[in-house]
Amino acid sequence: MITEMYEIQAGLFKALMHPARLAILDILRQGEECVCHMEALLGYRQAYISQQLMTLRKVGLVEDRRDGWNIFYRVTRPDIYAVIDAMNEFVGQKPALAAHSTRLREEKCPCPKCNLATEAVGN
Amino acid sequence: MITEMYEIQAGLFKALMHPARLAILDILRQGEECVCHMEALLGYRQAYISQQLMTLRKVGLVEDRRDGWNIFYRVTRPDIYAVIDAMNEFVGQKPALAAHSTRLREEKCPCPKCNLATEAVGN
DNA sequence: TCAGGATATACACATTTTCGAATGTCATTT
DNA sequence: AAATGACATTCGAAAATGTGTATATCCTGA
Repeated sequence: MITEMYEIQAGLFKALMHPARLAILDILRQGEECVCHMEALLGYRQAYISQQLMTLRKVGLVEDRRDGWNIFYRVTRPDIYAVIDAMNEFVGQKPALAAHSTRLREEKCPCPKCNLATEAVGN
Repeated sequence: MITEMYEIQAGLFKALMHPARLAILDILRQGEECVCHMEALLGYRQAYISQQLMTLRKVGLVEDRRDGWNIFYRVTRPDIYAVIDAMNEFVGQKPALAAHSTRLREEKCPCPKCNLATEAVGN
């Protein structure tokens, strides 16, 4: 059937159809990050972010890895960014967080990865 | 606000989130086509296609032009295909209709554009 | 084993999307 | 002007999605 592959694609577009999920994927450009980090960065509540991560997990766009208290998420197939970047081109803008990448480590986050960074700065 | 541009992008992804709309956009790769043509090609009912076209129109992806009885649609900004092609790459497949492009003129469609083609073949 | 931190899941409800059926609109032909 | 062809729009019900609140799970440290 001709529509079969359109449905696969539509399913992936559906996962990209949400602002919060786009923001999360943008954060994950720099590699894996813990949930508490996205929480601090995006200002959403924990359960909300967890729900969006679940959606991304269901379509196989992200994977998680537990490390002690924290769970780190990473993008499974980075070539999804080709799609997102093409859309960035289309709307004529750069990824929002890329422009604010300094914020990525400035936000308070209790996870060891972030504390490592802030300790280096000397908090 | 950081989420503002994510919402714009999400809105466009939302338009691409539907199999029928992806199929329509795929048909429009070869230039403008009338509604009856998509009807014949895709096998959907007229109102259904019209609804999907309305969605694409609302986000500015397609424009229409009346010519007598028929209304021809065309893609406003062809660079949207960069996004779709990136997704094609991601799922590792070619556009379905491109593989069936011979069908594009084989289907029966009453519009003058199609009859022009079939007359040339000598029906 | 118990308390607590980090995260996931369940549930409920409002909103949106989907899609069929009916109807409306506009241009053309007679 | 009436009939007809090609499309568009509206309406309504079912399904899916969005999001807040509550609760469960899993790990760690005491």
